[in-house]
Amino acid sequence: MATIHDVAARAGVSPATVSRFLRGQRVRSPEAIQAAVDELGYWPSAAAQSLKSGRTRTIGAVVPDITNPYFAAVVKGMESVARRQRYRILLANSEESSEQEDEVIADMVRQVDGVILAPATEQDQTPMHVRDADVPMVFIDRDLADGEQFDAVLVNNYDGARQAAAHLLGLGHRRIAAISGNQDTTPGRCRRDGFVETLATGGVDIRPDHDLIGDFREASGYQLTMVLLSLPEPPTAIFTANNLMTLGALKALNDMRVDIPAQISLIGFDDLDTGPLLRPPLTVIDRPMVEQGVLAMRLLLRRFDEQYADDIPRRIVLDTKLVERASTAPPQEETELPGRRTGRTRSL
Amino acid sequence: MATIHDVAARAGVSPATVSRFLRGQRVRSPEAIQAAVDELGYWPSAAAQSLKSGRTRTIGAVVPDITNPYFAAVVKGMESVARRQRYRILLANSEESSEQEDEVIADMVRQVDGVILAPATEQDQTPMHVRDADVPMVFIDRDLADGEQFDAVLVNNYDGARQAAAHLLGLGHRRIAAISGNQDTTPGRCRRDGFVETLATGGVDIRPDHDLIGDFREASGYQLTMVLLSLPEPPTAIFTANNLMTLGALKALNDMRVDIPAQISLIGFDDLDTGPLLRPPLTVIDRPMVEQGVLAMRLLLRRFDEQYADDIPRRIVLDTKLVERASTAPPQEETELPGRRTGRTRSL
DNA sequence: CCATGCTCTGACAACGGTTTCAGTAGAGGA
DNA sequence: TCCTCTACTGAAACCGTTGTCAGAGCATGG
Repeated sequence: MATIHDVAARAGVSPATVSRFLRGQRVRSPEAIQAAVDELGYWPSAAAQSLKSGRTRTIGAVVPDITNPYFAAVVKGMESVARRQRYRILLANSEESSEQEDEVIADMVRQVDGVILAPATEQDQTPMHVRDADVPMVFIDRDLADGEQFDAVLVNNYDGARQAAAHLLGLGHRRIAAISGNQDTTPGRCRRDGFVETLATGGVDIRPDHDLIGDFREASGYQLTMVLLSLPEPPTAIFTANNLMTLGALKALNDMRVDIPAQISLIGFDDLDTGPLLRPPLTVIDRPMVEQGVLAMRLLLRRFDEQYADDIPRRIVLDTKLVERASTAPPQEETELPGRRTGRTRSL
Repeated sequence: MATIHDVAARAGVSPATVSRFLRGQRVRSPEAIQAAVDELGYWPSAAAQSLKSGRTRTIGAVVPDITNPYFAAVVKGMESVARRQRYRILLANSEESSEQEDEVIADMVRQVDGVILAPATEQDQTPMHVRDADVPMVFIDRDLADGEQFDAVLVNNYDGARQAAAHLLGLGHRRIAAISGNQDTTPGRCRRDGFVETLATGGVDIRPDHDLIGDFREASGYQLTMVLLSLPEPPTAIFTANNLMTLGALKALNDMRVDIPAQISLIGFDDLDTGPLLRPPLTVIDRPMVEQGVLAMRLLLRRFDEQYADDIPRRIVLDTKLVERASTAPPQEETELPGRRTGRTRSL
């Protein structure tokens, strides 16, 4: 572990001169210094550099769950931008828990130059700690109740859900269910609002027992779909508020041998790599994923440029897109679900 | 940004005493110091601590691609163990490129206490840099040609591929194709060897034009499947060497309206979250994922314990498991005789 | 009353860089 | 020849923390 002093001694100059050479300034004996660097395999100590400079060239990324393909894609986008600027990424999962998020952020905030965070809830206190440490932060995917003071890269959740609702209404569905995510997160709340309000505008008031709240995890998608299937009058269409809950719903419907879309239509928020290959191929509300990570990192790095450091917060809102595949169709006149008494006619 | 000096001044003691208090030693005025810490919101500088101690409490994780669900799961396993021990994770993608891997590792090696690496190739030179920096390293998923000197968590790739081949032979297939991964990676080589050699043992010599080499990415699975379908005598079964190539193959077969498993059976290495939901549900060789990350991190942290620091390298090899679903079945027709030319153009 | 031992203390020197400051060498002009 | 200016140099201070070391305070025992 050679230090700058070793290099200096070998090259016959002072450490200051080596430092200058390494930072690109002109010196008298560049060859000798370069040779010493090469021979010793010298690499500066990041700890020493960041102690002196106050900068770590490291960005903290805190997401609820890296195994969610959406967040994996976001992180990948972040990483590609960061690496080009020689920044590194410190990764942490919050497991959708404010407490855990708070803990990992408190732990990392003193050793990063900035943070990109998908807050576990809108009432999160975490951002205040980051604020106190005077570290720039960008929200991604989720906002805070009073988040306007921070940069953010979001999607138009309300409009995406509106598209989903309009699609189902357009197909003729009237008995429509929603499996929403945590209502204390931005996407959870906005997607439910957008969906329910659009239904209402279209003349359909969602029934209370069709308006279920989950937690963005696969298990909750599965369980709540089971609940819907056990109702006396199950819905003819289901909207699930994220990719994992869509998967859970699909599993439940498969397990119960429900024919999609003949018996029940399914539309989810977020696409999946395997979306087109599923049985049936899923109709979804798609949105940029890698791009969100790219934009968030650009926003953050911009803050390190003194020129822009004090700009007012920028909030980028990306559009969603309806991707029609085969999991949605007009409702059948009569829907019979397995295990249900036959001969029953349902009217709208 | 309060420093330990500020705390010391406020508490009326010296910085050394504050430091001692924080590290759990007995001091005379713990209350005053604690109060000062709380009032100032003091948190020690990680940079200063690591400069002084030479430890960073940070682990580098380098994987080919975090959006591969397998690596996302591995990283999650690593992270869960690391957090409990108050270690952090520096994440980097190598994009399956030795050069990029080398670059990110060189960049991070001076600021981590250890590295967990899925090497891009078996001939990788990277490990030598890590070695020179005297940083413990654990391989995951992939090994090195001369990797015995490092800890590793691997799976029995050869045996997994053997299971796949035996499964297809047992179903009666004789015209069998393999889409393998990079042959300069451990899983790429071992899975191909295990598959091809098991076929040979079963009396089936794989045809050269059925023995294709890809690169573990979805696009290569897609393209090579297209190649297979364009052969005069396409295979009746295909083995794909990882999850992404399986997905690619599935897309190609779907696009070409090939009936799985009636016309072609498909078996892949690695399960997917959506595996059971795909059309058809995939028969796969499954292996532990999160657990691999957990084990790798434990192996690494163990090295920081002086008691075990110099133990001989431990190499954990986990077993795979055949998961039979609906993408494999006996071949529809009798095995073709070599050289038999039918009038069929594309019908299988 | 003094010697001894124990516990706790602060001053100070690192750790490995970067930056400031006060030079010095050498080129060029008078 | 001497002076000025420019371009580079090394010594030293500093970033925030921890470990060493000598010593202070206090209780105990002889």
